[in-house]
Amino acid sequence: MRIVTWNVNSVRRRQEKVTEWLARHEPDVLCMQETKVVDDDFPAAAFDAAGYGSLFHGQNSYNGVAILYRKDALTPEDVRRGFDDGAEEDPQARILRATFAGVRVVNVYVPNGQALDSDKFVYKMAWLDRLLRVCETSEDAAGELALVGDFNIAPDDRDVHDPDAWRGKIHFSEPEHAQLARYMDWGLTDCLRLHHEEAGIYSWWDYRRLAFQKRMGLRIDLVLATASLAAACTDCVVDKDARRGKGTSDHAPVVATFDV
DNA sequence: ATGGCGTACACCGTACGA
Repeated sequence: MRIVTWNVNSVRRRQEKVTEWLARHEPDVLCMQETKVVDDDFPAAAFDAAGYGSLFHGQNSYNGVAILYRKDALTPEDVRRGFDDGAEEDPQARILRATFAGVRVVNVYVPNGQALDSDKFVYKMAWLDRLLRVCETSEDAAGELALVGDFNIAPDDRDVHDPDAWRGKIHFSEPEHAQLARYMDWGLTDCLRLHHEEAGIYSWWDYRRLAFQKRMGLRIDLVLATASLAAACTDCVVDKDARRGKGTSDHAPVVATFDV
């Protein structure tokens, strides 16, 4: 099974790029973030014509998550939109869960946070607290589970083009790293690092300043897996080609392959 | 040090992203 995470930065704007990518790569499951569309306007018909079923949890203009799945091979089960934890629902659409062939897929768009002294950073930390609580109370660390998405956190120095410039800043600060560590303690593993140890593998490049051409990026899009699923992970790569040329998202897809 | 670019909404600017 191949599971992909891709922050598409507007699914309507990127619809053609996404369907082309699906045709070329034929993943089993594609988790998207920043769909930026209400559910009534989600372009499900276009993906259906490409052979993919759609699950979506969106809102107007901002955020929004969706999962596409090969409809010839998979049927989603136990779909949950939002935190769905009994407390007041987050008005920001950032989490969508479903099970495919026994593999639990949790698709998240973690808040950006803007800056460490911002109210948005307080929200980011609280959001990550709540997600972990949801994992602990309604997901199974002993099962086959993938927590994937745009985490808006670069795990370590290898994941940042200029670690010393970024250290302590948003996406690369101590409190954010402490949050990631709690998820690892729950039982998750960073699938890309199971197979690739080198520095300089990024998944996001700023649209400005020719960042992509200058190889100035961050790895903030992650596929994390529980031990039993990680044991079945045969590779995890970033498809940098998807960031080349005009009309692309500022993020590239991260593709994880599992022998399940 | 700043702003660069891109997207959405709706108004021709503003909010937000990372």
